[in-house]
Amino acid sequence: MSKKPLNSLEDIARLAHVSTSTVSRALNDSPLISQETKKRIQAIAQEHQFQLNIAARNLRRQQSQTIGFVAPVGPPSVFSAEDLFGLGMLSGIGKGLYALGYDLLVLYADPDETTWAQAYLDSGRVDGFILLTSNHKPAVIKSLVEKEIPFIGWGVPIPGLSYSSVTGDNRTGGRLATQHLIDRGRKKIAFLGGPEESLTIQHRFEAYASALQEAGLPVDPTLQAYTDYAYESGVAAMQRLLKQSQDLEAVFVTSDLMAVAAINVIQNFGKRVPEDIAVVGYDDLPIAVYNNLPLTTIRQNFQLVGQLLAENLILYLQTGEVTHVTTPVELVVRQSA
Amino acid sequence: MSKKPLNSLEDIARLAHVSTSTVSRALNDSPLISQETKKRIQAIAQEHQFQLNIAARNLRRQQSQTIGFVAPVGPPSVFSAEDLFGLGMLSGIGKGLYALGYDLLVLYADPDETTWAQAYLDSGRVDGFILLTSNHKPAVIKSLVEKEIPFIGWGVPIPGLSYSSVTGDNRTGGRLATQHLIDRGRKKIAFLGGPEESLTIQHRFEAYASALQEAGLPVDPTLQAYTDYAYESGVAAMQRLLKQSQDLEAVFVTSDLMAVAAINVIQNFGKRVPEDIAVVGYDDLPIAVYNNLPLTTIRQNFQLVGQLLAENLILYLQTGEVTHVTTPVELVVRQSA
DNA sequence: TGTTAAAATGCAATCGATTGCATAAAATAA
DNA sequence: TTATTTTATGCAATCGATTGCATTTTAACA
Repeated sequence: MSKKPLNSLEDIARLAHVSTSTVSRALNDSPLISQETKKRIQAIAQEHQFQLNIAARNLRRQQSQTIGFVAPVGPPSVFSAEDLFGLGMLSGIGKGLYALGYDLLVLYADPDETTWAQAYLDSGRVDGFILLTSNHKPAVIKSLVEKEIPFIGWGVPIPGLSYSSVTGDNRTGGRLATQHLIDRGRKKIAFLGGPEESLTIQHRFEAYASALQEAGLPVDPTLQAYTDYAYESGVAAMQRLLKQSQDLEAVFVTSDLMAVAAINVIQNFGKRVPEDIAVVGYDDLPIAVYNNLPLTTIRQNFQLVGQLLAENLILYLQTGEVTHVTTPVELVVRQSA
Repeated sequence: MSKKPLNSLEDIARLAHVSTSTVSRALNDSPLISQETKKRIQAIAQEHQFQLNIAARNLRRQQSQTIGFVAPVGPPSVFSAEDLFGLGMLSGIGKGLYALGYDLLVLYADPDETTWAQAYLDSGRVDGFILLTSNHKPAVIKSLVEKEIPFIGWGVPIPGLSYSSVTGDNRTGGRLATQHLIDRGRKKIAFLGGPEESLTIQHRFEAYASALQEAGLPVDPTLQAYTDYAYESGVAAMQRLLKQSQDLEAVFVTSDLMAVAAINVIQNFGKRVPEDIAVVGYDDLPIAVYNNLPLTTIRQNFQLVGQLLAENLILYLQTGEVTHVTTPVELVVRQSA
């Protein structure tokens, strides 16, 4: 049987015949009061399903216990790769924050601006931010660091800037993908990447290149293509690759979305996947699984990524410690390679 | 040149040589002060990029200007159809709330519980909730209504319960899909639906059935199958349909995910899509577009849905008015039908 | 010009939790 | 038993914005 809810410390104080100070200390597990009263008060609060007024606490403590997840505003109904993995990550973030007593606010901001950050901070709505590095230009990230905005980023940290980050193990991912294709006996293996200036893509490429070299295979520049993350660009890039080398045997594509595009191009070209040309993707998005031709791809654990983003941001907020965490990836073999 | 930020109404008051009351009124556009001082104070605030302390406002006003989006906790890395359309909707919600001066909090809760609602409300973290009706059992929704939790739901409203809702136009969707197949000359058209008890699915089915009847075609029970939303269930259901009637000419599938599953089954069965069997999906998720065989499907405008959810929830909070909004759908013809 | 109504502004209490400091109670030492 | 620590608890100020009520200023009226 639970009593009707109270609405302030004072109510509990009255019931327990103590002051609000004592109630506050009991609920915050302060060592300043006796174990006995602490237990007693906690029991009363529990019984009445007492919920502390967060606004009052935040006002007094001068912090919000809330983290802002920065989502880019943009043309509506554009589904990028980030959109697709965003929800898994968001759920990891949400759970990670919850475990640490923080709330998750989602804010939509112009990715090329930085004013939103100071505004959210000054208004006391959030204590820090989680953002996807690739959504912002390096100059924007730099500006955030210079303004001492507390945040953590998903993606390879920009050299020379001091901020916490969580990054997928791109080198292992690149190696795993390439090695798998080599193991399947492919020799002419192309690299179809996202933006060439992206450090993430560079790491994957380096791993691709060194895996080839270790296998005694040449790293052929005509087998390399870079694009943005859009599906259409992936189509164009794959067409270029096919034209440049007719005897292509495999492609390592750095995103699942572009991998699907690549497969379509290859099939329209009259070749079979994986028999003629094997394709490995990256991320293991739902689109990889529920495809007419399920994708062999590099899986990222976005749930874990989200959790680590949450934990390391809080760590930074509480201690000022800047961390750089790398999350594991694994090869998932399906039908495309 | 912008000045360094101030941190309280008092700072602005000092600069403007007025009281904090006047500053507060100026920033809240109150009619109690002169236009002149109002403009002057707003200009000063603007110039100094003043940000009101939200916790203080919330404490005093006894509300949070924040809405909670309820995401279900569940086994990690399960991608349901909701997961896929969730982000588009979330972005619509975010923008809609922002325009109305509200923030968006994402909370992860057990979909079979209701205690989270009262807790979030009592703590003053949110003023109301947005949830996806299909994530919860009807009894849970009923319980929320009885506890007078302020919320709005996406999905056909449960009869007999008074709460605001936004719903896709399932009848038009079902008619559009079926009519399209009829127009393509198909006569044996199957219905592959989600859960039979879902009102959403029932509406789509009714529209399917009446479209057939209007065209003088029989509504054949052996051409109907129901499943949950999982991909694997879609596979099984489609196999059943194929076995039951060899001369099937088309299928209306009530989700894109299952439509993709259906296509795979049909192709493995040695038939061609759409030549032998045409397939129409529902939702127009990214998976529909970026597929080896781009899906003909019923598009839902999730961005708009999100915006309407936001607007109508706020309307309810401010006026107590319960609304039921239906959002438009449209047929998108691609290659599967 | 004096009076009254209207408009503009300020005062001070309030929202509810936290916390430094003071005091009271209990425990220990003398 | 009294003085001194140690441990518990309470008092009251504080965080910053809002708002009912009081007061001042300005405008309108007689």
